[in-house]
Amino acid sequence: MRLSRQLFVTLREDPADAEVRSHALMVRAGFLQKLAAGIYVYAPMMWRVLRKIEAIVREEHDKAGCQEMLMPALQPTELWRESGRLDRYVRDGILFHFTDRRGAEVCLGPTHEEVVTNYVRSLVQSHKQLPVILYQIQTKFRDEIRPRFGLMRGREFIMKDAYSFDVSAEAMAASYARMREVYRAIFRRCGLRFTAVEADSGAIGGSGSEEFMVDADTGEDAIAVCRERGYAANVEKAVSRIPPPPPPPTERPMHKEPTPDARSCEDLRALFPDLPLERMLKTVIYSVVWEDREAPVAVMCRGDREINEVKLLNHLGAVSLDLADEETVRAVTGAEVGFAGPIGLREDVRLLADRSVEGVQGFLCGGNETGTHYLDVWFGRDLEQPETVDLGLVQAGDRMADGDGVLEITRGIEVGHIFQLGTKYSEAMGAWFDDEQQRRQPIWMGCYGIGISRVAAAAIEQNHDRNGMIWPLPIAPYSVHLVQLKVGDPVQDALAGEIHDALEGEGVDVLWDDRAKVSPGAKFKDADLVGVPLRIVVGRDAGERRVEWSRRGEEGREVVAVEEALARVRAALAEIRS
RNA sequence: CGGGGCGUGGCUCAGCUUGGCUAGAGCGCUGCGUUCGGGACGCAGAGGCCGGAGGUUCGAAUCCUCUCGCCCCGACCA
Repeated sequence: MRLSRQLFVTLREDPADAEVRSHALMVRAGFLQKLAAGIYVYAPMMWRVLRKIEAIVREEHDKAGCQEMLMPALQPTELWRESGRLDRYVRDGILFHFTDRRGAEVCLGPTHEEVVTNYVRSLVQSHKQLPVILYQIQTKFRDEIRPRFGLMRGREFIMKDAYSFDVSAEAMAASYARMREVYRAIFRRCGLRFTAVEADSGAIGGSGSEEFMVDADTGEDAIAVCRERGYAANVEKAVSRIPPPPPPPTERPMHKEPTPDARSCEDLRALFPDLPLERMLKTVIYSVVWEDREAPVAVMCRGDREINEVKLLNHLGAVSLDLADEETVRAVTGAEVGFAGPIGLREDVRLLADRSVEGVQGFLCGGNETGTHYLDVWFGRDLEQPETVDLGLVQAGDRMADGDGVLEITRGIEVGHIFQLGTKYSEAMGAWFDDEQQRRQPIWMGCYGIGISRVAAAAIEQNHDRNGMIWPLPIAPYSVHLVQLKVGDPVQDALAGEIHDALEGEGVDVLWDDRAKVSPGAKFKDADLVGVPLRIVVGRDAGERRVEWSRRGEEGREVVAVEEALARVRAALAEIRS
């Protein structure tokens, strides 16, 4: 492909609205153009990347026996009512939905459990038809509360979604295990460094769930990992053994302490320099919403720990929760924010505690009175220890829950998520089959997503430098960047043309910078920005049939014979064909 | 949705506080010439209803009101 025939425009400066490197670089290189918040034009270069990712995704799914199909993006809202998800999606504002000319409600699919379940339920009658795994690659629509980071969180994005249908929990687990391997193969082939982590299943529902995280410091998700023991979990889900509390002090009677303006553990440390954080227990008031009611809930945890709101939400079986506003806090505690405690809370408020409070004695806690805390409080003596559950956020340095490994916290970009859905959708929507004994059973489902466009963004988030993007060879827009420095020079014209034709003849995708009247410096800068991994420069040594060989992102350039350069291209490509 | 900020040639920004004469700069773009291995140089050019509507004023990019769009911090997720 001749660059001179493309609409190739690069920007020297970062666009003002790009916050992350992948976004800024893609826009500068002309891969992306924003049409509206979270909505992008995928330019020709970008589309080549996306198609390469898709090709890998297709190959691995097909190899595992999955079948590709395509479902409508436009869906009757009624299906969402049937599965029971409509309320939540509308309340969260995620669903693009509207009324068509006949007054029927329709929506743009943010995901396809409903449509696929509807499709399958009308076809499957017998256990003999299962298992089946269907998938599609399609544009999804989510009216994100806050689109951001370019392709990382768009309102319209390309996703591969797959759905498995099985006769039993065990069979579902087997499909899930198969898909996990498919996912590992896909991300490995894309040339990405990634970590598979245990995850919370969130709005989709179901039991087991894992996320595939591209390792990147700029990732939105925090993950707890223990490399030596092979444990990895999203911090939302991660469990750990926390350092034990200090031994109890000598017993003294509980008493009030004046603590004016001390609203946080930090403030209290200043007032009680000898009291370790581990002997302060904080009490946080949440406003919790269930399907049928709302109520405040008080949650205690140790001063050096934090509450994991996802665990809390799941434990309460609630649909949402938030830190209570000042008014609620006053109503519940009788005090300003910052002085909540377990003693003297309003009667009807449920009190529970994170496991971190276990064994803590002689502690400090809020007095439910502005400017007052209780000190030397003992469970069993001054109050009953509330119900304790694991509601804590893991921290770096914690031990694994069932081992000695030490956890560290790293960051990642979620590019894939797989779920064991169980029978949630099949029961809600009536997707049944008859088993061998002719008993009617719900189909056991799994669902498996990959954010195709997000994979591209994550690849750059993980692989770039000051000068531009560095595409992993398997998903690069082109494999080879052929930079001809002096266009119009007969020797260079002939040699570059020969290399270009030779590579294309072998099926190698090559981008030939044949722009006339563009200085060498500009061509190098553009090549760095675009980030094609293999580079061949036709320049001053063209007369001797020698070219410069280099790899984007690696130090060192080498002047080699044309045949050697071509051999290196073949070798590099052979290496990734696995 | 709550809080903060921004809309001025294709891009990045200045000008706005303290209204005033032809609205600026750098990059990019067009033509000619010179250059040609890390974003070259000279000369000559093109390109802007200052996001939109209304208002104040002799006069509005600048002040006021409304509106639309965009970005950042929180809840959501591939």
